[in-house]
Formats: sequence, C-alpha cells, structure tokens
Amino acid sequence: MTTDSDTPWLTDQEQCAWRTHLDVSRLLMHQLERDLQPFGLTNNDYEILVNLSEAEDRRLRMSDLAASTLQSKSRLSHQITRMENAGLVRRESCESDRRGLYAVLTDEGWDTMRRVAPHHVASVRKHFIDLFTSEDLQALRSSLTPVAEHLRKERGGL
Amino acid sequence: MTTDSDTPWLTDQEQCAWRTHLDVSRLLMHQLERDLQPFGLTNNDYEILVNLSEAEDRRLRMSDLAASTLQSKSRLSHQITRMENAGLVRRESCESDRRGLYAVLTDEGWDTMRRVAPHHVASVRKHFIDLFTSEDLQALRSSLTPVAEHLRKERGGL
DNA sequence: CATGATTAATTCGATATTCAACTTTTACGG
DNA sequence: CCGTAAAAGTTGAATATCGAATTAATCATG
Repeated sequence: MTTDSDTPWLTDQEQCAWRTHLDVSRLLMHQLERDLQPFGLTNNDYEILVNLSEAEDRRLRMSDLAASTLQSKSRLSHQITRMENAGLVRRESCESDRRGLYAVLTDEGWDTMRRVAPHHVASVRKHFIDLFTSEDLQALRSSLTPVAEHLRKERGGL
Repeated sequence: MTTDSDTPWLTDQEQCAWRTHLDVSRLLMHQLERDLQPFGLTNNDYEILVNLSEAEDRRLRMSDLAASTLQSKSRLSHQITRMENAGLVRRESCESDRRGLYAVLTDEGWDTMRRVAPHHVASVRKHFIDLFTSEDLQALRSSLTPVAEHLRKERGGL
C-alpha cells in the first residue's frame, strides 16, 4: 500500500523546476500561436508545413506524419482536411500500398512556408532560444534528450 | 524588409534543443494524462485540485484560478462546471464583491486530491524529475525561470 | 450621486480534439 | 489459397476550447 508518509513528495527545488517547466511550455505555445496568427496559421498547421517541406518530394505518408508530429491518426486526418480546404496541402494516393495516402505540400503551401518561416524563427528566438546562454542551451539539450527518449519508449504504440 | 538571407536561422544545436523541448512538453503531458486516467481525472482537473487545495480555505476566486492556471476565463468556467457535475468543486458566491464567485473544493474533491496526489507525484518523478541529476535539475530551473518571466510579461492581460 | 468605464463571470457559436466504429487493403499461418 | 488478423486511413458523435458578445456589479470622477 501507499501511505501518505511513504510518498516521496517533491522538494521545493524540484517543485519549482517542475512548475517552471510547465509554465514555460504553456506560455510559449500560446505566444508562438499568437505570433503565427497574423499569417492565418496555427502551431499545428505550421508543424505540418515544416515536416512536409523537409521531406523527400515534400510528401509524407499520413501515418509517418502522424508519428512525427505526435498526433493521433484521427486528429491528423481532420487537420489535413482543414489544410486541404485552405489549399496548403493535398492528398495523393500511394501506388505501392493502396491503403495508404500521401499528404503533399502544394505550391501555395510551400510559398506560405517560405514566407512565414523567417517570422516564426524570429519568434522562437525571441521567446526561447535567445533567452539562454549558449552553454545553458547546450545543457538544456543534453539533459532533456534522455527525457525525450524515455517518454518515446514509454508510449510505445501511440 | 526581411529577405531569406537576413534570417538568423537556428543552428543545428539550437534546432535540436528546441525540438527536444517541444517533444518533451508534449510527450510528458500525454504521459501524465495517461497516468491520471485510472483515477478519472484529466491534467486540467488535477491542476485545479492542486490550486484549490493549496489555497486559503480551499477556495479561490474564478479570476485568480484562471490566472494561476493560465487559462481563459471562458475555459475555466466550463472546466469548473464539469468538475462541479463530478462533485469535486462547487461555486460559492462572494459577499464582498457580488460580481464574484469562489470555486471551492468539496470534501470529495479534497479526498480525491489526497488519494491521487501520491500517484501523480510518482508519475512526475518517474517521467521527469528523477531523469535529471540534481545539478541538471537546478540548472534547468535557473535557466528556465527567466524565460517564464519573459513570457509572463509578454502576454500581459491574457 | 449619476453615468461611463472596468471588472467578474458566463454564454453562445464556431472550431478543434478525442474515441470508437468502420472500410479497405495487406500480411500471415496452416 | 483461404480465412483471419493487422494496418492505413476516414468518419461521426461527443466533448473541449476559443473568442466575441452579454450581463451584472463596482469603480472613478466631474
């Protein structure tokens, strides 16, 4: 059994680190979202654009895109439908596996990406990257990497 | 004007730190959510419970609760309605300011909190805190704190 | 002490997310 | 090969979120 006195409560230090991490994540997402708003994009839209624009032939299978953006298949499907209606991507069927579909970046999607990316990078710098010394950023990266790995293992199949 | 070559793109190091931070935030929230599921609570529910249970008389004004959980008033209002239906909190009117309402933890809410908290702390430890050395955690806290401050200023009034 | 501006909170409609059910195609085991 | 299981993706209904409009009470000041 787990009694109260057994529980290894967080120390003040730990509590503070934890809450700060939470606050930063949330506030940062809100801020980035606000900075993208003038371009008519959400964070989710933008992330899809990034993934597709970095991919071979600017296209990815729905499943792969879902995996790399850490979304459910259902959510991605709706998301792509919206972006398709907005003219940013289109679906293309896959020859080698007739169950499959590609999400493909349209020319308009590509142009949007090239136009918005500099502003988004500026936003990420202003509200995150440039607020660290390069040593601190390096330390952040190296201490966070094992956490990411742990969490990826933990979830296994979505 | 902002041409492409002007843009201070992220270096590989920066890119990696940034994406790792993003992944950790998202994966961690999903994981905590999963760990709370057996108790019938969401992360949002739990955070409300924490805030109320730490507050004077286990009650907070709606506005204060919205501010401390970084939610919009609208969202909080819905959230509290749901938790009220679940019997975890109740609304009480405020004598000193008849516009205002308190969200108050019910006995059931308090019991739920005491029962769930040990498991949640364990989850936070397992998937986050205990994956750092105490020096790394300290470094994390101290480098993230200014970022949180910056972001809080930036948003000003929700 | 009236009235115009603020503040507290909710409501409503539009949009987004989740979860389970479903369709189609491919993979596997005997 | 046949049948069943697994995988890719979509759909629809239920739920959650967002932002603007709304209501009601307080503040501020001329």
